[in-house]
Amino acid sequence: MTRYPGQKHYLVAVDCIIFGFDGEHLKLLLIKRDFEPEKGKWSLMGGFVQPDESSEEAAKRILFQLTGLEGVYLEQLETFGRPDRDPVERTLSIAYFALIDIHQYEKQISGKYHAGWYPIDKYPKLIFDHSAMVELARKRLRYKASLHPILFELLPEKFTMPQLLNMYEDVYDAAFDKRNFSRKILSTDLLMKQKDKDKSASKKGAFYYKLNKRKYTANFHAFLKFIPNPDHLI
Amino acid sequence: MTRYPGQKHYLVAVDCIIFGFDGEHLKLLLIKRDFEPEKGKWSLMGGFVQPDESSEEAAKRILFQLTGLEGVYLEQLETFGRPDRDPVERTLSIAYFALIDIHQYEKQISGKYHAGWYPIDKYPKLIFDHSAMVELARKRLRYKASLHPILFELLPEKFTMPQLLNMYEDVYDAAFDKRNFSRKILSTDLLMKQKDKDKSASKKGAFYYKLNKRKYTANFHAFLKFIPNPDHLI
DNA sequence: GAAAATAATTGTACATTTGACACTACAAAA
DNA sequence: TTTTGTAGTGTCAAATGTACAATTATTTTC
Repeated sequence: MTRYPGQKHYLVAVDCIIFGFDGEHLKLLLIKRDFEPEKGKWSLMGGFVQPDESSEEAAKRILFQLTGLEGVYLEQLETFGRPDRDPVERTLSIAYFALIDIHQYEKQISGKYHAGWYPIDKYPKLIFDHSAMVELARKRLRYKASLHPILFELLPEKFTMPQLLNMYEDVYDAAFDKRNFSRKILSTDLLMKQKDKDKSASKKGAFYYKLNKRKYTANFHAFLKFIPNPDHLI
Repeated sequence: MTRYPGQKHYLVAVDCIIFGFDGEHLKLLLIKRDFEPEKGKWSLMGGFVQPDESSEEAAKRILFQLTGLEGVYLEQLETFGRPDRDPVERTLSIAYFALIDIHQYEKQISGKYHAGWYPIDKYPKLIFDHSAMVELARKRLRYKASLHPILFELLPEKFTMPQLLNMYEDVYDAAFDKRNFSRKILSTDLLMKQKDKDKSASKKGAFYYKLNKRKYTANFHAFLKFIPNPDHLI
């Protein structure tokens, strides 16, 4: 039988950067690590890749463990492989980032991990190189979202134009002209205007929109040049 | 001492998708695998991550082994982690792609690996999931190159406008209007016109250009919206 | 020195996209 | 019915992108 003699074996983990949007701010889902080392410290949700699963399956499993959600937007970010990143023994971590509808998450019960949502620009110190993962994920989110309509993944099924604007403004930490913004958004033809309104935020109420899933899938790659000043991408 | 009990360990490899441009076509550097399994079959250049090195260092080492080149453009592509991707035992592979000046490579001697350059759309069957890696790298290259001036990494220090046009046309498998092309390229202010000409391709000769490295570094992220019709990115 | 071949420049008309900007519409509450 | 707070539009000028052609420049070769 063939072998690869003399090669070292390592642990391989998956860590998930989970983004949510609460209507005000872009947030990050963190947990309190429940094993040593660094037990009790804030951390990304992660776990080891099991023998029978791919790394993507591992990420989905871990995401489901924490949030109870399936079928969410998930993308491989990058593999972190510095030899000393885990003090216990060499562990490479494949980082994934996920975009979830925070309100769906809230329906789930998961006290087990003592999870908490933190604003993306004000989260606690994290273990190991998890902060580097978060910062990279944040850049990638901006990059990707300036080219593709992925931010819709953060919203509930029905959302309003002001909510959408808020979200983009928070993600890019910039102000957009609401007239130009809505013109651009609507020109993509990705949204379907609903008959009912959200009146929780104003007297007049704002019309709900739904995403046209078919067109979303079909035009995912044709959303380019969406954000006015793409210096955010750096 | 803290441990992670009961977790499986795996081999971790690095595979390099090495792109070159010979003045005519975008090419891929492949080797003949010199160990079992699949010995003698075509493969990407790869190797196992050693205990003292990060995955990026491993990729650089492997690149150097094959090409003798250092300081080349190198970017992590994605980690391939299907449980059965290597028939011998579970091995995760972190794929990197590199852009090199093919002429610099040719100066190196490296008969050891029986390496060969193949056109990107006509390369032999590769072992394992290496073909999937190549196809992903190709997509990524187009994507990235439509937003950032990375294709200059494929050219020698001095190059001409027709060469540049050739390269873009081959990478995107599309024809570009040379007038609009050169206008756009020059408007980026990334090129420095030289006094001498390349007369190998025509009687009149074409002026050489050099990349302004300072501006290249400074404006790397501001090259956006370069390619006319970004449907190639899919 | 004329012909041939390609490089390089300049132009231009048109459609499209962008960005700056200010007012009206609506519905509830007072 | 007036007030209040937010939602929702319209216009214009400038910049950009694109599809075209014609001309000039340079050098080798015939």
